[in-house]
Amino acid sequence: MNKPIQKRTLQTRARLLEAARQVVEETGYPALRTEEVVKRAGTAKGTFFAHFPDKDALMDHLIGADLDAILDHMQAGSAPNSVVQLVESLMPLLRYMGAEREVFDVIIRRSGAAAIEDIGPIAKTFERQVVLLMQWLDNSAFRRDVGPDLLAEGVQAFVVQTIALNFCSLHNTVDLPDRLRPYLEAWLTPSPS
Amino acid sequence: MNKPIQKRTLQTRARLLEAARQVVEETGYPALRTEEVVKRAGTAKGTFFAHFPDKDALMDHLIGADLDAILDHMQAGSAPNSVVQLVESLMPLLRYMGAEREVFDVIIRRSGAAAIEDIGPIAKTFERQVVLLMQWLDNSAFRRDVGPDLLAEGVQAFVVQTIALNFCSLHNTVDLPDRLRPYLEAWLTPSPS
Amino acid sequence: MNKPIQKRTLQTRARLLEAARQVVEETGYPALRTEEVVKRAGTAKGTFFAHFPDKDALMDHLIGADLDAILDHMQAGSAPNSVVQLVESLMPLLRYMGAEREVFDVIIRRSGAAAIEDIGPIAKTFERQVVLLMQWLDNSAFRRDVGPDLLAEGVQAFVVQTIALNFCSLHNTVDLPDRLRPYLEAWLTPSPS
Amino acid sequence: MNKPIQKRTLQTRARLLEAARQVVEETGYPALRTEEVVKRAGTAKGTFFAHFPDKDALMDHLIGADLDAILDHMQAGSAPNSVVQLVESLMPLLRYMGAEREVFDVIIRRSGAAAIEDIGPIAKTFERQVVLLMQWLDNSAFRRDVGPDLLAEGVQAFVVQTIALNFCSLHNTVDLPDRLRPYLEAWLTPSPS
DNA sequence: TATGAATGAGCGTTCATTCAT
DNA sequence: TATGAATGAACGCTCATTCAT
Repeated sequence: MNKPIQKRTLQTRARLLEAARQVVEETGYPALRTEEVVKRAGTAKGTFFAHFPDKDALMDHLIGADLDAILDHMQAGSAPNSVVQLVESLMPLLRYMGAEREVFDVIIRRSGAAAIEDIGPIAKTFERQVVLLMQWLDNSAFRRDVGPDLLAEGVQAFVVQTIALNFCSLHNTVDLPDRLRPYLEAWLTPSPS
Repeated sequence: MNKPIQKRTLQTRARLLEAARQVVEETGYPALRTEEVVKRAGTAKGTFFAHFPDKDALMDHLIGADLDAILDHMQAGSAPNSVVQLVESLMPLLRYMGAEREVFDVIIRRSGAAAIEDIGPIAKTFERQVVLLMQWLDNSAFRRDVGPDLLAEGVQAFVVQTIALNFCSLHNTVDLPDRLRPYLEAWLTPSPS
Repeated sequence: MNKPIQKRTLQTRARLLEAARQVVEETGYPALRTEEVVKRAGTAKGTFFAHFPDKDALMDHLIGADLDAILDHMQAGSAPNSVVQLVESLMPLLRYMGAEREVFDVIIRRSGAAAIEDIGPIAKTFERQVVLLMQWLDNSAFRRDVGPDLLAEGVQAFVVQTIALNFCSLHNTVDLPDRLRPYLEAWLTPSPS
Repeated sequence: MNKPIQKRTLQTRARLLEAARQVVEETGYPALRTEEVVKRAGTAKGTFFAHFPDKDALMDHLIGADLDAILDHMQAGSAPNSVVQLVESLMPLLRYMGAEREVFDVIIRRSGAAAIEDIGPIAKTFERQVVLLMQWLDNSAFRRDVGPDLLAEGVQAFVVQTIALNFCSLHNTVDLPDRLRPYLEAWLTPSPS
């Protein structure tokens, strides 16, 4: 009953993704058109929709791959030993998510899934993020009074908040890291009297 | 210089808002169409766009009014003296923002403004929120080592995070208040060893 | 409540029909594409669908107009006094309906309406046909033992049968008039012993 | 030269026909999709087209088989001795052909063949119909002034006309038999003064 | 202010049919 | 024979927004 996925299928899918990536590089996400993607991939439009339920799913894959690459890089580095280092380690993520409004919107929209079967690439990276953060935060440099999972989710919340505020020009006189740091200091190294 | 706003203008605007509110009540935000709104209001499409720059602005007004009513209610109550009370006080807000995905998206999109002159109703309620939270948090029941503005923004971040996770069925086995409380306890009453 | 139809509306509609007629003349009905029609009419695609619910409705109008012109011509002539003359009078109709399979199919599909409100142009011409035939058949050259309405409907039945058989190459060795005449003789001038 | 048809081939064909029949029963002809047929038959799409030149051919087989069964039943009965009996004998045919618009369209389309070699199942039943009607009409209860072949074709024409008018709700207040009878009385037992 | 026909670029869909394996 | 991914040319539709009246 398990139909083995054919090599051709994978090739076609790769061609579509590669074509889409090219288009995004040249014109950005808002100008990504399925028409253009299939033209470059040399496939029929029907083929596109046989591989991706809609354009959003394609963007999910593209952005998910980018986020995975960033996480790979983060994982390859050493665990941060302070809030300052943590902020620095998170900057690639921040910059990517905050660079284009369109990208941020897609990420927010797809960071969670309505059902297990439709967890997409972006949602998977959010799970990876939490796992990685939990490892990093399991460190004496940070507070230990609450579980690392809660701590990690909190960091995510502040990352999103930071980017959201940054898109709002009223507040974006402050740089991304300078905005994130106070939050994380208060969150990860509280020192109440 | 101040053109006196004509009575007819205000009436038309009110009819449009009322019609829109009806449509939302009957079909929900995702199915809100200008076509239907103007039909019910008895005006032409062009009239709609003479009153609102775009559909988002209409939703901004509708949702902004709802949020204002919730804030009125929150402000009328007494200031919370504990995290548990704070969570309870925040629940109407949580429930409203978490009820419909579309509403949440609009709120996120319009919670900040690109320029001072186009702060919309929703953005105004976010400022009200911060002001109210700052008053509430200026209380010995909560940590005092960081400024109340940062504290308030943090609460907002956790509110958003809580709702976002709730839209994701993987995590929504936990009730909204039970999800929010641990965050706020760790954020507002930390006790690191 | 009766919105007067604007002149512009009628002009746009006329442009669409004219453009479609051109395309049909140049390439025939099977090659009629909405894309090409709106391009020639200089309108947007959305405009097309604001005027016609679908392509079938457009063809209904085009073919209906043709049939009306043929009926005008038939009506302008004198009433036939024999089956031979009747067949001759019907020939323009026969030839038009039997020239293109696509046209015949549309005519069959739209010659009746599912509800009064969606009687289209073609269905209207079928009603005109019956009225005209009733006038023609109310003539001492034809049988009088049955009502002219039944007689007229019978003629329609044989016209359709003749064309249908003609599309079938097994039988199309006989010319249209030579196929129709025996039916009509037996139908309109029976002489049973 | 005669390749013996393999058992597997026949089985596959039977499975496809059976699957198609199921789909039609459950969803009707308009919703008949090759996709669904092959899924149920447990074959690949290509296999389908190795057995049937196109989908129309499949429907031709399905409907042709139904029509054959109806003709078998008609043939098993005794020859009608009056128009009333004839109408009654024809009713199963009328009801089947008039039940679904899609079925009627397919029957009209395939009732004749473009060439002798591609006479399909439906076209064969039309020839059977004519033969049977010729036998039935060769009866002193009906007119003898015209040949039985013409008479039979005329009956077919009126059957089609009756069904076509019935699909048109404007006229379908009259029952099928009540609509057909007057035609056949005028056609088969004329009594002009 | 009010009108409402027109815009228009793009999306998602269709689905019988083909063809390389 | 059997497979099933790929085809591909339309179609229908969307719907916020504009603009001439």
